[in-house]
Amino acid sequence: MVSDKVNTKSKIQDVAEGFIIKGGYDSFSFRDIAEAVGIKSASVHYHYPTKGDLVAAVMARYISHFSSQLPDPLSVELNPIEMLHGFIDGFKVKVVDQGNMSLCTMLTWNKSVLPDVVCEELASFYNIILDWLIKIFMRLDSVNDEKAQLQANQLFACLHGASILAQGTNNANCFDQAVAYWRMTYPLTA
Amino acid sequence: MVSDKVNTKSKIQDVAEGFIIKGGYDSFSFRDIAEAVGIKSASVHYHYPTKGDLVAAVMARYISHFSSQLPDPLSVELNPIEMLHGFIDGFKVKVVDQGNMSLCTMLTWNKSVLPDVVCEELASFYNIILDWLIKIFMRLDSVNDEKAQLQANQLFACLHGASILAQGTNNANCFDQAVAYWRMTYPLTA
DNA sequence: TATTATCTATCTAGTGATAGGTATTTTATT
DNA sequence: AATAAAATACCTATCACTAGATAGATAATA
Repeated sequence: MVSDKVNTKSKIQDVAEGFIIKGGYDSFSFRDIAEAVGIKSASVHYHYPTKGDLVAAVMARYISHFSSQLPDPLSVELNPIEMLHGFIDGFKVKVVDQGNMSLCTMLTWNKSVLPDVVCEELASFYNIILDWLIKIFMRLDSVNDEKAQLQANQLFACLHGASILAQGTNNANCFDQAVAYWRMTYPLTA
Repeated sequence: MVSDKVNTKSKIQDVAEGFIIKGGYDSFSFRDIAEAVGIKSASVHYHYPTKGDLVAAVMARYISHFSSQLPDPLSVELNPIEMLHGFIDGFKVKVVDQGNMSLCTMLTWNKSVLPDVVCEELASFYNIILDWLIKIFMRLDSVNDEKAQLQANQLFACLHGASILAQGTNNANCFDQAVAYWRMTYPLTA
């Protein structure tokens, strides 16, 4: 059945995404995935010939899902401050509450062994987020493009660094401290 | 000879450190190290029975070296602003100019497969740096301990995030942008 | 002689990947 | 509608290779 095929494919992607988030590209094998899905490793190869193909598919799905979930930064009905806080809080949920890293953050660490396609998708993902943040900051401060770009880079770097710090020190408190500047500079109840 | 032993041991550590910096814990094997050093893999096991032992040794050496290179943050002869810039610039040299990540940053990504000893050393490393930064910020702003801690977390997170951003986007400019706030807030020529 | 540092040779377990077979379901042809 | 052909999704079995690790021999040093 066609629907079975689709289910298996997405199951494989689900499982692979879980593995990548927890330990990166090298942390799982085709057999690990097969076992979790309930098929044999050869069947995983049937759907995704190489590991690179599999990771590329997972990446593409993740980016597309992530992008579609980002609210329109230019929508007049949406409050840019609330969107900013939503972005920060979303990051925190993943990193602190669920103890995971962003899929793309994890894969950035494995760039040297990833297929070129995946590396390009990685770069495009980062740029999607930066562009979104730039639009938010343009609305928040009504500043020029350059300063908004600066702020976007700073916030994004801060969030990633906060993740490492929280993981490295085993201290979730580090995350909030590292992010405090942005929460204070753009308070929710303005 | 004793000196031979020492040389081989430190050579092994040198090579291992290089591998970790470039690709993390999973990116190299005992055979890779043996080849680079010019011995056989069994001889690497002689010096460091397990991979965990080897990485623990590399970590310990790195932390000790890093700590001893940090200037005394409380020395009255040293300018805290210059020390801060030195810290930031040192980070940039590694990440942007040499294209590497900090050893500990890399290993944080492999925490799930690392021996507990290494994880503890990781946490201690982060705390050493945070403590150092806290002392610097205490001198810079003469503020209370809490605010200095906040700033230390923020700068440290910023630096790590800037590294990821620079690597992920293949755009070295991101690093400077992400770090710009700190360079402007504490300018060298005050 | 004992210790140190290295070697050769090998083990077990795991890796990504492929060949070839088998049902099952779709599609095309009669 | 019945049948042939083809595509789909899985399987078993296996390949070549690499991983970390160990046993036991050997040479050099103390």
